[in-house]
Amino acid sequence: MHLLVAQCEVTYAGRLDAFLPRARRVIMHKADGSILIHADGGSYKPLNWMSPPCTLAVRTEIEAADIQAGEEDQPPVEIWQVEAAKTGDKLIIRIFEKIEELRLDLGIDPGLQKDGVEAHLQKLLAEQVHLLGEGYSLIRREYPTPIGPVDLLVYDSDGLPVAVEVKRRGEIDGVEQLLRYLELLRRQPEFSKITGIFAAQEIKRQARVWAEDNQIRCVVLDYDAMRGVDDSEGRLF
Amino acid sequence: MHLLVAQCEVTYAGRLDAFLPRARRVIMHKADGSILIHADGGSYKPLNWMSPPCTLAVRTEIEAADIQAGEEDQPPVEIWQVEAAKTGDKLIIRIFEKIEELRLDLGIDPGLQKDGVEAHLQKLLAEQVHLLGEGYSLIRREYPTPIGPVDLLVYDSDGLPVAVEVKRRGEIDGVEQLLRYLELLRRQPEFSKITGIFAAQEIKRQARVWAEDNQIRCVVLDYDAMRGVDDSEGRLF
DNA sequence: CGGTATATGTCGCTC
DNA sequence: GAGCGACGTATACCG
Repeated sequence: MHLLVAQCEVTYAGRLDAFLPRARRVIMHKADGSILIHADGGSYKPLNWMSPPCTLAVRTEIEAADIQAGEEDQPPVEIWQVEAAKTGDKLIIRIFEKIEELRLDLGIDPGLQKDGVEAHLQKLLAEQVHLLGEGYSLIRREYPTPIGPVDLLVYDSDGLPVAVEVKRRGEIDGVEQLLRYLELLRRQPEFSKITGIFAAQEIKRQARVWAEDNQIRCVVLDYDAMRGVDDSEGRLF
Repeated sequence: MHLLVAQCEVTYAGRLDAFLPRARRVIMHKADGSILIHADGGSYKPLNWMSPPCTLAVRTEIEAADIQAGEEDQPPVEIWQVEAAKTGDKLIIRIFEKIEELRLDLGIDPGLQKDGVEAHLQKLLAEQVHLLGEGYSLIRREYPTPIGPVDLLVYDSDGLPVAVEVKRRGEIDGVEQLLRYLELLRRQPEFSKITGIFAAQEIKRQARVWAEDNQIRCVVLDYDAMRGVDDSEGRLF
């Protein structure tokens, strides 16, 4: 990890073109090759960045050709040229004054342990299919179709197939996704009568309207209760 | 801007629960209130963070109750409690050893100047409607509907209305979006015969199939050529 | 490598 | 504040 606080000017050319006028910023060069330029705002997001894989060439020998009009009095002290070979993206950082510089060995991070993402919800629901209704049974998780996997495929109490889309937050996109699956699956004779269930921790009003307008049943899931029933893996805290 | 390099352990409780075991990391506290925890990998993204508005309380007086089992030999030197009042999200950073610490005044950043985003593409196409076909004319940009604005509404050479969805990269979502607009607009008598055009710099195969399967014409746009024709605003570089 | 779905997505706009 | 669309979305997973 290399941290540099400096007066700098940045140009980016890639999926778009962008320019950062001269100002004091924090430049972070990570061991994975990525480069981030952070200002004192904008939260979470760097003003500009390059993702790995990319190459960094630092030039400290500044030649006359590197100096732009109006910079004669204070030319850059370093020019960082960052390039992603694959995409052709380029980032050029012109450093005019270094304010602080740190080189650190952080080691490899043990990484973030997460709990509560959609995968957990889907797994728990697969184990607790009765939450969808009396007499439901699991066919399989991640049932493959040519346009992506259906989260859960189950039988209802009449033995008819049901496609279930699981979301943490149920919005209109999720309903559309389920509708695409249903349309495709109904073309196969064994699924001609398939129905849909939209299951989520929270279902937005529009999503519910759109779903029910299309004969899709909505089921609200209680993650804490579901995780409480199946406590086999234990909790993080 | 406050930069701290430290041995730390982090817990987050919010939309999900997460935990970061003890390790050396860079903690960035920005003037806007945001807090980012970066490791030496993961590119762009912090391992963990809090977005403003949030409050930070730094406790340096560590009491017996703050020390967890197994930490008796080396208790935390500081505990940062970050909280977002609105969402109830909580982030707790337990700092065991400070390695480097910087406090900086970066000032307000002049910000990023961008060029080449979708808005620009849409504006250019509105000025060059002929690219959609002979005899086309513009009705208006951002034509409002109850489910969002249609990028461009135009007349074709027969004077029939056409809804145009403009994208930089045309994927299946964009086609769905256009289909929703068409379905809604067709309920109005004046748009009963409306058709659709999907215009993008690049159109993915699946998107093209789905579009043409639904009687939507696809048009590939050449951004450089379009911007070359209308050079009124000049370029960044 | 393309296609698809997820994300503590975040951000910005309109209503 | 909700709803909706864009983002240099990034990232993981799967064929």
